[in-house]
Amino acid sequence: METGNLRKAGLKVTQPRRLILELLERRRFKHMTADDIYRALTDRGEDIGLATVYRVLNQFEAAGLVVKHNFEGGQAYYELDSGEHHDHMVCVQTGKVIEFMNEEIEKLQHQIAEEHGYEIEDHSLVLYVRPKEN
Amino acid sequence: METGNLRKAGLKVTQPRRLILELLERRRFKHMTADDIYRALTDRGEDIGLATVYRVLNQFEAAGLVVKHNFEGGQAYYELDSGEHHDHMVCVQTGKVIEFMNEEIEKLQHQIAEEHGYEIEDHSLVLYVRPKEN
DNA sequence: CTTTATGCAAAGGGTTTGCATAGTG
DNA sequence: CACTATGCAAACCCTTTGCATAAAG
Repeated sequence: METGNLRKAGLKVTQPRRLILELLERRRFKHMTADDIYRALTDRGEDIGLATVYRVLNQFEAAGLVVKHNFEGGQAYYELDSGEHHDHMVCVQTGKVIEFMNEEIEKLQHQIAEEHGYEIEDHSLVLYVRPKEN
Repeated sequence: METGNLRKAGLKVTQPRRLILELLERRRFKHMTADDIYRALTDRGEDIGLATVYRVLNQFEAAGLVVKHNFEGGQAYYELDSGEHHDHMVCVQTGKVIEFMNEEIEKLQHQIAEEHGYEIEDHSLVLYVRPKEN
């Protein structure tokens, strides 16, 4: 299963890499920090180092298996690359992360870049929200 | 001049605060890091500490005089708060930062948050672009 | 004068790196 | 068996904090 993805990415199939990929797979769309992953695994009794988690995540990112998000607050959040682009909404009260995607906004972004003589390489749109009090 | 803004913000008018505010004023729309500011001032011979630059920037941000941006890459970038909201386009080749604003996108964002039962507290939209090769 | 702000150096949090050892193909 | 990956600890980068001194009102 996952081992296939690893090989395709040109990465040796090692214990830490399998564990991390499998964890991300199981928690698909959960947006974890390196430390979240490190804890989830060590709590379960796995013998893995935090440095390895960072190294593996960087390799996964380079290989396009994983997407790294820099929300506010220092830590980076990682999620499996689903292939389908989407943006994020972060609840400032609960910390919950919701994904969304809006064709219209995507289109407008390209249009704006073009108007300035550029083309979009990548973009980041994050809405910091709070539950609507009704 | 600037001293007025400082008083209004409830901040004592001190040398470091005047220097930093004045520098940001002169480089309006230039997006500087704390270190950029620290260097610009010390290079000019001013006696100021990096810690003070950080402290002052935090106070300015709290007072709404300055906006802090967390682009990719660890450092935070600061700019004077012009009062008018805008988003950013960062050229990945030159590092140039261009500001833009699109009513339609703003509207869609609020609409999306609302659809999920939230209201927008803040948002961040950054386009990472490269010059269009024609 | 009293109080707040400053500079310096040390501490912090997240992430990276050096190195000897362990694991993969 | 050769080579890459791992764990640990130390190093790093940016930012914050503690403390004695200096500046502001």
